[in-house]
Amino acid sequence: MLNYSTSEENYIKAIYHLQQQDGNVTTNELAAELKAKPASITDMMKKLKAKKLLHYEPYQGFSLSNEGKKVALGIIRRHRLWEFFLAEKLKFTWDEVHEVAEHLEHVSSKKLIDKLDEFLGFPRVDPHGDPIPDQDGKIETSRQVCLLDLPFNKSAVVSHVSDQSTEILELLKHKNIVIGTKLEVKKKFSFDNSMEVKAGRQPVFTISEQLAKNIFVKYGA
Amino acid sequence: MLNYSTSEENYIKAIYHLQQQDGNVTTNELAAELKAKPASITDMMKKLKAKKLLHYEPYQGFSLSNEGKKVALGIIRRHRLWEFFLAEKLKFTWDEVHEVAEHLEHVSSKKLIDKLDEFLGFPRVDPHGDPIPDQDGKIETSRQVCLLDLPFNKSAVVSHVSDQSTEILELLKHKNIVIGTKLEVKKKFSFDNSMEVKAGRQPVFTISEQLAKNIFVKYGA
DNA sequence: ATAATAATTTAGATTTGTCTAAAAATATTT
DNA sequence: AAATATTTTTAGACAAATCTAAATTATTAT
Ligand SMILES: [Mn+2]
Ligand SMILES: [Mn+2]
Ligand SMILES: [Mn+2]
Ligand SMILES: [Mn+2]
Repeated sequence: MLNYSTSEENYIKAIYHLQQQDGNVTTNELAAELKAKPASITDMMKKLKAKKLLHYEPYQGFSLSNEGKKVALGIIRRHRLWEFFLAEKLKFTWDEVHEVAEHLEHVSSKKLIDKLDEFLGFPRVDPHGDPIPDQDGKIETSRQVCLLDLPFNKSAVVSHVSDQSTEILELLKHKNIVIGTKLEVKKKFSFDNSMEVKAGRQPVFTISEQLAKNIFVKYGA
Repeated sequence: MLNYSTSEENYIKAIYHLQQQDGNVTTNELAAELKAKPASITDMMKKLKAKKLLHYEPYQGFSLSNEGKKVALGIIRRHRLWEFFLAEKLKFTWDEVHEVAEHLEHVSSKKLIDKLDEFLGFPRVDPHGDPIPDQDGKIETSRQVCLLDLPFNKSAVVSHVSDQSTEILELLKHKNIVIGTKLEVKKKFSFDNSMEVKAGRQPVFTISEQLAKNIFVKYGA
C-alpha cells in the first residue's frame, strides 16, 4: 500500500463518509465538507483518479474505487484507534478527541497502528460508537437504528451519536447518556416529536427531536 | 506560541542539536544533517530569520534565538515523550522508535502532550537516555561523561547511547547493556583503545573503542 | 425549446518547499 | 598577495495544494 499526502488522505476519507449516504459524491458536496473551493476539489479529483483511487468523469461526480475504499478504511482505522486512545488512556473528553485524531491519523506506520490496537485491547468502537476497522479493513456494519424510530418499550443500547459537538456532549452528560446506556422509549408527542425515555433506574425524562435525531441505538444487549 | 510547519520544525530541531556542539551552525553542516541541498538551507534560514527564530547574517552561519530554542525544546519534548510511549507501552525496540517519533513529534497539541506526559508518569529520559524537557522547556543537563573517559574502578551508570542504529542495539543486547546498567572500567589497552568492563555480577568483558565512544555514563547511582 | 440558474471545470496566480546551475563571497594554499 | 578551492547565496525552475475569476456544461423554470 502506497503512501498518500495528508491532503489526499483528508479528501479520500471525506469522500468515503459522503458516499455512505448517496453512493455518488458531487463537487460541491465535497467542497462544503472540506471547506474548500469547488475548483480545488476538481484539481484533486484528477489527481486521485490518476492514482486509480476513484471513479470520476467530468460533471458526473465521483466515488471511491475498491483501492480507494481500502485506503479510506486504513485512515478511519487510525483515526478511531487514536480517538479511543485519547479518551480511554489520556482522559480526553468526547468532544476533544476528534480534532487531535484528525492529525494523528496521518502518521501511517502500520506497525504503530497494529501495536496501538493491541495495546488498547482491540477495541471494536471509538468513543462516538463508530466501529473500528480491523487490520484487513473489515468493518462492523452494525444494524443500528435512530432513536426516533425505536418502537415503544423495546430495550436498546446507545451505540452511536452523530453530532460530535461540545454542546451535544453537555446535554448528554446532563441526561446521563453515554455510549452503552440502555434505553426504552415510553411516549412520543407528535406536536414537537419529543419523547419520554427511561434509562436504567433513572426516572423517565424527555428528549427533544433534535437530540433523538442524533442518537442511534442497537437492539438486544 | 505560534505553529510551525513540519519542515520548519525539522530545521529548527536539527539546528538545536548541531549548535549543542559548535554554538554556531553552518549551511553545509545543516544540509548534511537534513540531507538537503545548501540552497534549500539558505532559503529556509531567511524564512526562520524573518520569524525571529534565529540569528543569521549571510555567510556567517546561524544559531537559534531564545524563541527558537523554546520552539526546539517543544519539539524535542514531543519527540522524546513519543519515543518513551512507543518503547514502554507499545513495546517497540529501541531502534524502531526514532523513525515513528519523527512524525508524531509534529502533532503539536499542547494538551495532547501534557496528558501523554502525565499518562507516562512524567518520565525524565527517553529510551536512548536523553532527557525529556518539561512543560516549560526546562531540560536536565546531566553531567555525563563518555565511557572512554571514565576512570578505573569508578562506578557509573549508563545514561546515554549516541548511536541509535539496529547494529549497536544488537551488540549492546549481546553484552547486556541497557540504559541504567552499572559499570566499572577495569583495564584499557592503548593498542586499540579497547577496554575491559565489569557490569553488575557479570564476568568482565571487552568493549571496543568504537562502542565505548557511543556510551555515556553518569557517576554515583 | 429557450432562457435563466446552478454546478463544474479551466486558466492563471500564489505560497511553500524543494532543486540545479551559476555567481559571489570566503578560506586556503602556494 | 595571487591563485585556487570551498562555501554560500542567488536566480530561475518545478511540484503540490490552494485560490479567484472566467468559461463551460448541466439543470430547472418558463
Ligand atoms: Mn485529517
Ligand atoms: Mn469518532
Ligand atoms: Mn520530524
Ligand atoms: Mn531519542
